[in-house]
Amino acid sequence: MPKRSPLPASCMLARSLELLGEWWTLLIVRDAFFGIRHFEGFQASLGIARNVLSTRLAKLVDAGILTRDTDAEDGRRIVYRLTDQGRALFPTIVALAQWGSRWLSRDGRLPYSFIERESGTPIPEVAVRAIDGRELGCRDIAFIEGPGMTEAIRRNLPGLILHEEAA
Amino acid sequence: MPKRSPLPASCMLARSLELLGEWWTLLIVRDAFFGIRHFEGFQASLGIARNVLSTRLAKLVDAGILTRDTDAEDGRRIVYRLTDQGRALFPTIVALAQWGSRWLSRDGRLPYSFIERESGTPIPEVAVRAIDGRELGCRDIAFIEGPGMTEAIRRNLPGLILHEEAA
DNA sequence: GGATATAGGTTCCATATCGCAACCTAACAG
DNA sequence: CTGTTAGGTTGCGATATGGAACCTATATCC
Repeated sequence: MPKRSPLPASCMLARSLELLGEWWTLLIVRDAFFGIRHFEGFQASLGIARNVLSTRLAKLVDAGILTRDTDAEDGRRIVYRLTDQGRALFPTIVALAQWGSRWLSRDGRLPYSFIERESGTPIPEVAVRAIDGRELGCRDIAFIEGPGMTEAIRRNLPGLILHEEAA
Repeated sequence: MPKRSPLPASCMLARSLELLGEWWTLLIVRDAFFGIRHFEGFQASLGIARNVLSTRLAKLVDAGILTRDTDAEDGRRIVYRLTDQGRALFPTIVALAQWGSRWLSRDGRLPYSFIERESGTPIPEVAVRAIDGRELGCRDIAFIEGPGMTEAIRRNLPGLILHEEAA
């Protein structure tokens, strides 16, 4: 993301994207899920410029998505680890990756796909579901105002219902 | 995303982000879910610069996420609509919004939350699940190579298992 | 202990992208 | 046929990126 957008906190999606929507950021988190822990590891895996990687890692640490510790066995090395908050991004990342493999594979030949480790069975696509497991579409959900609702936010919402078919 | 990254198609997440990771793009898709259909609508809702909105919409149309038609009743108006491919981003967007409300609300006072429209019951957080509905963590899944796997991609993957705890 | 290598950054510069405001064109309205 | 509206495009200054060089603190080697 280029510069600070003028969307303060109107939408929780906007708030998330303010942090994660910057180029490279989610890829760094993905690498952390892959088990990458060190600066040079991220750098080599992504080919990212070092100064940008530096600022991204600092922001992720600052936001509480990664921790930053010096390796006890080698004082030069810094160890970056996912926090619970970072691990909570797992569904988001899988959803994005699944969307990409479903819709962006040019010839339909996927490089890899997700399976359950124990059984080897494929993982179904991530979906929005009700408590009983029914899959929900965008027409099936609505908003309710919470205690943090403000007039500014309400003005930004076209309506409190997701109406994909509305005029 | 600033400039073209040197990640060709190594990861399906990277491919998705090449399209959606640009600043504003996912917010435009969100607005489309809200029912916004016209240029001025997006512009007013997001406060985005007109030239940027113009390029974003063109890219989304080009990628097959939105359609672009002239309004039959008013030849000036252009109608942008989500395609199936665009609607398939629903879980991603909800997952990101839920993550934001769970981890980024400063004082815990949410402006709004998702409920099921019919019953009014709250929507559980989006999760990665096995076929039988069990929730899966990053330790529970693995990759298998598909027909599109190449040596270049394999080199980029630290391993074919998501090993969050690995050294 | 001194030289060298390594990990993790920081600094500097050329370029690409964004925000903003002004301008432009095609279709409608009166 | 003059004015307005929708949907852009064009220039311009501010900002973030990519790339390479440089810097510092810790290990490692002899």
